[in-house]
Amino acid sequence: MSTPHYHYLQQYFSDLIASQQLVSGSKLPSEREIGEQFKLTRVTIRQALKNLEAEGLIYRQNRRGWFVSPAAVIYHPASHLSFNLYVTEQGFSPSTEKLAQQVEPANERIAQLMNIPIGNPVLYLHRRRYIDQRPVLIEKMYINQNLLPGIEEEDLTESLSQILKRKYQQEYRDMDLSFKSTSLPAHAANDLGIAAGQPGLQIERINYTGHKQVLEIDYEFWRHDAVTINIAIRD
Amino acid sequence: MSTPHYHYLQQYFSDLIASQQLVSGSKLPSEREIGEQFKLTRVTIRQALKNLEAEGLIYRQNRRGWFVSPAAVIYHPASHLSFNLYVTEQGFSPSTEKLAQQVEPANERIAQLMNIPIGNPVLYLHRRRYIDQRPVLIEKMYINQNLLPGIEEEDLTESLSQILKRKYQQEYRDMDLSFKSTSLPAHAANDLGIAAGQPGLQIERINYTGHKQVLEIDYEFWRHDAVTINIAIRD
DNA sequence: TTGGTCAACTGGTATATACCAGATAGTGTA
DNA sequence: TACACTATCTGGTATATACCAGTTGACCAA
Repeated sequence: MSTPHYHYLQQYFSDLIASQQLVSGSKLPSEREIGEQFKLTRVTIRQALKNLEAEGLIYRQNRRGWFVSPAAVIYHPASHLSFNLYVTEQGFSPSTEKLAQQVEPANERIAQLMNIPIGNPVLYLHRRRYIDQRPVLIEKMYINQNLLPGIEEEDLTESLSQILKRKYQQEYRDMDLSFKSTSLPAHAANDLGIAAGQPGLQIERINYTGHKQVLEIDYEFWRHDAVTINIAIRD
Repeated sequence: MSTPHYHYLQQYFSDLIASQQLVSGSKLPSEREIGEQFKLTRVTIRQALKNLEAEGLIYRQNRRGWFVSPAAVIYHPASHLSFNLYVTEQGFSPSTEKLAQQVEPANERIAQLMNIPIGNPVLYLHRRRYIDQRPVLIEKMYINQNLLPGIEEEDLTESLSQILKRKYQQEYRDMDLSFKSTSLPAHAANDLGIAAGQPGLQIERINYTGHKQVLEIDYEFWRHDAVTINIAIRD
């Protein structure tokens, strides 16, 4: 058993995808069908499929099947472009769904960053964002209401950066970013409609105004295969 | 079967680690021992262990066992600190091993970036870097010899940024970074002594001189649990 | 003390099988 | 036509078992 069976399977599907015989979004045969074709058990087949998933080539929809992953979108945080804009520019179709919106008391971390007393109200916003109808990103953000009075009356499925510009004459300026490759926490996996424990990318972003005040704290949970991050550092 | 068995196991070990009853680096019981204790088969146990691995809490060494992951090091590319420096500052012990060093003809991409003819010599350097004796990072770099004559005679397990400063009075300045959460390619997994197909973080970095010339192109392959990336964007 | 052999232990790969639970599409009824 | 039901398909979870292939440590011989 010099090269394991699942390795052949991986190569097989990898080649099909590379040669465009299986294109983005198309469905793979069911695990049982593959098993019949290759005379392998589901355990072995799932090993191959999970590896391909880790590579980012395929993904699953719960009890619907395995599908070829679309190309990853390139996220360029330093450009200050909105999600809608950079997704559109790269030839995909973005959409946003608001899952929750409420005014909440600030916890310790939020309060400290925003330089407000613990328990003071902040606007919590919970959104799901799609690329070509595929949910790829869960966002949980805490917005500094003091700097943006009346923000809660806006349509918060819209791009925040556009609301900022239009209503408050503000723009994103400085930001602190933190990236971690890890599995998705249960709540995020659930919101994305995928099994918990699957690989993901977590981003924490702190947005500042031009006056070094914290405008917004953003926790993002991405499908790991949906995004590549590019950053240019210029001193 | 509202909550699956592997979920209990995950929680069990997750709690042990959180409460420091299992500390960084310590070995978990063998899969068969766990199976006896919890009356579960290895398939179920491995599902739990793989999920914990995806979370970054544990990792495996081929046929040696499962171990608790050390805390991730924080990599702050924009700070221009060397690997040795930031790892040391965070209380870990770094080391570097040179796996290969050779002069190679530039391929198309390298040549274009460095603005030299295709096939012109570049210095290829292949290193493995450790944190507390654990291999965490494979580096494959292409160095622009034209800008750094005699670089190949240096001790290339040393920090490159220090060599640059000492011998060439150069410093890292601008850089382009690209991050992708994906599984490790076979060559990198092999160099890290882990099974292929495990989750990882790939970084591509292009370093420029103060005069916008490409000094070095760097491909990094990290264990995904070994690193968190922080970046401050200041306009 | 050194070095080699080997048994025991570890995770890695694989078969065969079973049942659960969500998704889907077709059927039949009101 | 509208809708509820249902058979079937899908992946999700799990048991039991087997053998392979590095790792390790104990033991023995030089």
